[in-house]
Amino acid sequence: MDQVERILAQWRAERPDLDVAPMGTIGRVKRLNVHLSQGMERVITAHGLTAAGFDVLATLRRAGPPHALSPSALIAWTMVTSGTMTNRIDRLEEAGLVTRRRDPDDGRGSVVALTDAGFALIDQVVGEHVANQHRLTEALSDDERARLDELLGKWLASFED
Amino acid sequence: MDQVERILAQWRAERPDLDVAPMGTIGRVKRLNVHLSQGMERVITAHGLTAAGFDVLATLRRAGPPHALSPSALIAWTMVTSGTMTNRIDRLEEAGLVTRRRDPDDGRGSVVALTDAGFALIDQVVGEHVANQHRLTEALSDDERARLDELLGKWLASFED
DNA sequence: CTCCAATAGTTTGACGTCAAGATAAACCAA
DNA sequence: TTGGTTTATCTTGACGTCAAACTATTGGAG
Repeated sequence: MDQVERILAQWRAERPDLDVAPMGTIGRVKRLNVHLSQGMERVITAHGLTAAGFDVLATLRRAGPPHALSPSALIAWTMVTSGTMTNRIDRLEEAGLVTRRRDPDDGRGSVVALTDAGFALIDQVVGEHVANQHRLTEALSDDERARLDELLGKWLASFED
Repeated sequence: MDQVERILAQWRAERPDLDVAPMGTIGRVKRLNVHLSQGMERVITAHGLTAAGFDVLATLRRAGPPHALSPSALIAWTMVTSGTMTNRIDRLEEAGLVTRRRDPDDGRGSVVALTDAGFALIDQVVGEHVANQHRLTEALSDDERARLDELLGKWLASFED
């Protein structure tokens, strides 16, 4: 019995008129997200990165050569606002992990690219990060994880189409 | 195909040495949590509340009479730090939605209780909130939601035991 | 051509959160 | 008792985030 079940039991006692089944599902997603974020944060901060910075570096790394994207593209991948992305890029630039140049084809735009140091760092941290993610999902069998992916994917698609 | 599938495809192309299956599951939880938080926020802010304040009021409400808990208990239910909870209670107290008294039985502790205004507000907002949660889970059938609950519950229990 | 709406990023100000340290009371072993 | 440890809460300072306003550039309608 997880903590969410206790929360639902309280609501059923206090507000039996409400059908709180969806609250249970949503609550589990929320609490799981907190536990997972905390679990991933340790590995990331151990390398002097923040979760926010890691997110951007990883997006550039997996985009493939030349490991460069516009702030707009980074925003679309990472689900943050433009102001947040400006701030993230500022800090990564200060740290020497990315560069920011004007887009030669569009005077409004710019291009954010991994530096050699940024590439080396993210490429190493991602390895540990993935290993850590395996640990964090250990409680589920491969089959269970696959069934979970299918259900989460269907739900997620309802928001991202 | 959700956005996470595209992210995994990029990693598989760039770093075929990594098994990114767990990243997919964790990524879906994270993105779903963002969509759900945004979807719930609108209903909550429409009543002049923040998600943070709602969280505390709801915890007090479902605890049942006399709708009063210590900051420690609120911290345990809501997964935030003590400093965060102090700040949340401060704001709710300013808004006249809760009161804070010293615990007569323990001079270190205190008791946070819903005011009549706080009770009336949360009791109304929760109704709309639950209806909204039904909307947010519409993409899944009852059976799918139940299977999802079982898998999420098992995973969550691995962190909360 | 000339505007003017749309687009790309940045800036600003406020807020929620956290980690770490401070304070005060309670507990407990000697 | 007494002194040290633990517990409960608050304070402080820094950071990440957002919404909204702002600047600069582009692109299309007339």
